[in-house]
Amino acid sequence: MTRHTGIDTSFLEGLLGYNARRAALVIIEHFVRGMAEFDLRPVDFSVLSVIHHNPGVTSRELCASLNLLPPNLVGLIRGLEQRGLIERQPHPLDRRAQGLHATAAGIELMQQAETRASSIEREVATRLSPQEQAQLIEMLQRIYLN
Amino acid sequence: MTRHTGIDTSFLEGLLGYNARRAALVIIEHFVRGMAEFDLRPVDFSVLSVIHHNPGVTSRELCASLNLLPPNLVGLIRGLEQRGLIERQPHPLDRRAQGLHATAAGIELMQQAETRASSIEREVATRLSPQEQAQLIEMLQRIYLN
DNA sequence: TATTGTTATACTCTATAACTATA
DNA sequence: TATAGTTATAGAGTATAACAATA
Repeated sequence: MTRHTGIDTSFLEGLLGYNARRAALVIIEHFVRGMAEFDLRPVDFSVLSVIHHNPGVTSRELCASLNLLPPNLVGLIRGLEQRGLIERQPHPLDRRAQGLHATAAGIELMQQAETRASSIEREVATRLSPQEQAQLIEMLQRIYLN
Repeated sequence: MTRHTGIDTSFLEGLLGYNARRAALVIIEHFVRGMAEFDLRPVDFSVLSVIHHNPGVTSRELCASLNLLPPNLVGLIRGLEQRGLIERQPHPLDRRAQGLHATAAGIELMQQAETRASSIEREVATRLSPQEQAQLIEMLQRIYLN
């Protein structure tokens, strides 16, 4: 429980926020390294995954479901489009909006990237059984969902 | 499980990294609001808490135990010192280093702030029993400790 | 009036290189 | 030669205000 440095951080180690942040940073670090070959940051992966599984999704819907701000999505979307991974199509009902669709190349990339993501998860959670991992995710969702 | 937006994020919701980050952000948001009255950001709280519980700790030791970079700690330490919450004293063994100590005011503030931190934790984890909360923290530590 | 996507911009957080004084 | 603390600065991430086109 105590650190190898000899410094007592026991109060912080009792706080959910401290532990959640430390764990998230370690996991994300692994994720970044593992996704480097696909040139996808975590946020790129998340956005592309949601587009992949929700053809025609709009920017606003992406922002709402991933907790992003519209101005910060503009450059990201443009980048994915320029790489030929997604396309913008006119929205069938709302001429202000644009439906986002993964291209064939985008779908191909995401199939590989999602497989890679799953293997990264297994590597980073080697000290958790599959049951514990599922339980951990469920408890985290009880914190942030609603 | 599915979101109220009608957007399918089920793949992301199966990833530990995604859930850990979303939960950490929600917890930290609560923490920031709750600590505003003490004018302490999460990183200020962490640093002050470690100094409080480890009188004479050095900047390097703070960096190692909290995973911070030395240049980013300089302004923070100076700020806490200018607010009269900590003092720098010559290190007894190493004249390059400085021992950091909480002042009476710093100790007083931290007693209140740590009490407040604990109550914020209870608010943010209302949907987890104390047992679940302890189990969650233990599992998170199995990910980031080593 | 409100909303979608956008631009411009500011602010914060994090990271790197290099210096000084001591070890 | 290496380490503690520091400076300066660059880069990434996150935030707000305001606009044109459309609802």
